[in-house]
Amino acid sequence: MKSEITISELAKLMNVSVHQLRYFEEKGVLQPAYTGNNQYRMYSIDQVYQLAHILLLRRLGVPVQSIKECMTSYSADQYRKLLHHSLREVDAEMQRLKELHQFINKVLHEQESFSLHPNQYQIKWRDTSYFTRWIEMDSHTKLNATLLVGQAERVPNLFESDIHYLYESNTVTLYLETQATGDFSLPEGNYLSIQCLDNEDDELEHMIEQFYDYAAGQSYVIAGPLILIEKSYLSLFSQSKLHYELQALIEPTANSERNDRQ
DNA sequence: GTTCTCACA
DNA sequence: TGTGAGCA
Repeated sequence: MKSEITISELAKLMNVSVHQLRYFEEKGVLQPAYTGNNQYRMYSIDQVYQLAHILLLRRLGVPVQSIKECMTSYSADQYRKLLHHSLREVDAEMQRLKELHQFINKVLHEQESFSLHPNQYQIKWRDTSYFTRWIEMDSHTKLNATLLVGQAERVPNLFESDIHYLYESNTVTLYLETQATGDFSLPEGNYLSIQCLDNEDDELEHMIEQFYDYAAGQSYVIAGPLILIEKSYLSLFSQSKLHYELQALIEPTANSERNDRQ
């Protein structure tokens, strides 16, 4: 009985594609034991072990081009370094996935919150939060792409963030939340809040008027600047209509204490 | 069933 | 760094 196997048998055995095996050969990392008269590649047990070695290195992130060098000349020490390097890459990937996981959860929760209370005033408790200043502009200026490119520092994952617009007298300042103490902080407390969808500019001004009217009607005392929070990631759910939330800190009252501090 | 080559992501 | 299609 013949001790060599064909390319498709090797591919099946090692769970790779036939194409991939020929690609490895082209790059000089895996030669067949011999080539038959019919030009078929034949592989022995030696190539099975070699291939296992190659696939392990690939899993560790070694480019195919470098695998030949690894297999012929790497010392134990070099392999240790390689493994440590791979370990750091895996850690970074795990961190990336963890952040993605958190983001997905956040989107789900925000969307649920929005669909439960669309256009409804609520009192929400906020813990102290910290921000870095991102863009400052005239309150009548409209945010546009040029402004983003020209004036703004590049922000990673900008449209996955809650962008906080702070309205104070004639300026509006855009802030991004940070973990550590930043340029600005919002104190913990109860915030009057309403979530709304894709308001045109004048409609937004109307919403803001309504917001203050409602607060006055309910005898809430606004104790801080008006904050507009843009949650562009929620547009996923509404054909690119933008989601906003208006918030303002209100002074503690008997009512709000009872409702939200239980 | 396998080889080779070209186009493609 | 591979994959898919077409051909011999």
